[in-house]
Amino acid sequence: MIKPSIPKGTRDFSPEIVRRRNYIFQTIRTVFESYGFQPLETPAMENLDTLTGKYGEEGDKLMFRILDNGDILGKAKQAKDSKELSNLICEKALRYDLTIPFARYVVMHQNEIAFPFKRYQIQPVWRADRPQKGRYREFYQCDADIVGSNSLINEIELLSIYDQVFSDLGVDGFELRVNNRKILGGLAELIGKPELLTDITISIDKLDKIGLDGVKKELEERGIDALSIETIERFLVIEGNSEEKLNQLQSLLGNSVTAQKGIGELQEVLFSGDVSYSVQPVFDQTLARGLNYYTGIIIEAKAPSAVKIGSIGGGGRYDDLTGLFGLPGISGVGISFGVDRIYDVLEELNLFPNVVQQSTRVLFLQMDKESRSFIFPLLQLLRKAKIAAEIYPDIAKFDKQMKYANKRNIPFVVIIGENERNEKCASVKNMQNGVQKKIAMDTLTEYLKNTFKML
RNA sequence: GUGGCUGUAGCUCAGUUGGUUAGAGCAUCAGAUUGUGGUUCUGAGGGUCGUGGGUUCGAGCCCCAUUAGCCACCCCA
Repeated sequence: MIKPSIPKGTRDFSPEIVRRRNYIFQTIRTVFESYGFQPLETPAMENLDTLTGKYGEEGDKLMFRILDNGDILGKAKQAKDSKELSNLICEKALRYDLTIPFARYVVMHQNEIAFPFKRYQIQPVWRADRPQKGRYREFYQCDADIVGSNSLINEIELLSIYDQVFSDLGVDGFELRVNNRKILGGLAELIGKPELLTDITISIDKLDKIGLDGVKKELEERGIDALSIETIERFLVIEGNSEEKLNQLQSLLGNSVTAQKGIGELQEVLFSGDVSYSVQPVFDQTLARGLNYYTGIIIEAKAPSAVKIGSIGGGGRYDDLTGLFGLPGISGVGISFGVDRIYDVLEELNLFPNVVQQSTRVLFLQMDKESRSFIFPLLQLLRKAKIAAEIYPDIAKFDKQMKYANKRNIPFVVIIGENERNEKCASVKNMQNGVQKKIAMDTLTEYLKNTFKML
């Protein structure tokens, strides 16, 4: 006998967890739909060359490749090293994120799509990363993107979506932070090292984790001189509300046309007054986000500080994503929800509504063979009334059937034994308070319907 | 890819300087209860102590190797 197990970094989702996850997905999906986003699904696997080179060297390493079927030995023998080998014997890979497949889709279907195209996509992605707490090799991404429009209205709408979803989920105290890559670009220009933008953003991105001194140390290790580090520090320590901070940056980065543009964009997004938020997004010049394809706004949604979970969503604008597939000049902006972390937040703050856990509402016990013919018509009536009901399939001991109802958390049990049949009624037991009532059989459906209406 | 920690029943874990037949709680099944669950009581089943080697009169415990899982780093969601 083999010991059952699942690949590392993957998870089984038991029924109650699936219900809670579906509640999150459903909430997000409903909001996406209400903003006019359309659903899209793409294959679990893509051609390898669609994915390679899109996520940097690290990304290529972390991609799950799919071994070709058939005789691969001959091809394999031509390989000089293992990197070449995997290119010879793998022509497909599991999708690594939802953005690149989306870009591929847009290019392939450009003639059918009405631009600006707003799509959302909720599907699993796979990464051959070494798993650790809160990180998996298979996990869901939940993305909404708009391509083919440069308007900052899109940014505002995406911020509004975050606001709506977290409000709908009841997450009090979440934060929305925004920055603009052009501002960071301006900073890199200011110190005369535009080519080091990526290094600078990667280091700044860790500010939360390693602190100001840590960032300075890392910048030093990345070969940035002391004078420049001092400038970056002056940039990082700016304080105040969004408006004040942007004003200070205006003077610090005044010489950079790029930075000015970024500042202007943020001012429009934050202060247009078009949308009223339950939680006002704030400008945070230290927000960097590692992904280096962002070119405009960058957005991060943070969990309430009480739960210490950090980022629960992020996004930004990227110019020319589809250019990689031969369709240049299309700008996109998108956001993503971190479902696994949102789950942890809701769990920790006890925010899952009780109704999420409900499945079967009524269980009919099977007392003897004769009870069947009474139970099935009632079952059908309840099911037509959208009340989930089931019959215990075996004529088992009474307490075994009761225990089943209890374990399944079924709130009502109906007993139709010989006594009840003689009286043309059914015994209905409320499992929460233990109260049992006899109800005339022909009014049972009505009775249960009304009972559930009241709950 | 680098480093640290841990592998004992289905699950969570005890297990003394190495010493008889390896334990507990939970879960499961049976009974107290032939028409009443979630609380109680009684009993039962369930183990190659991750795997292989070594030290020893004797190893769950010590040593070596190996493997799996967890955690941290890199990077990322």
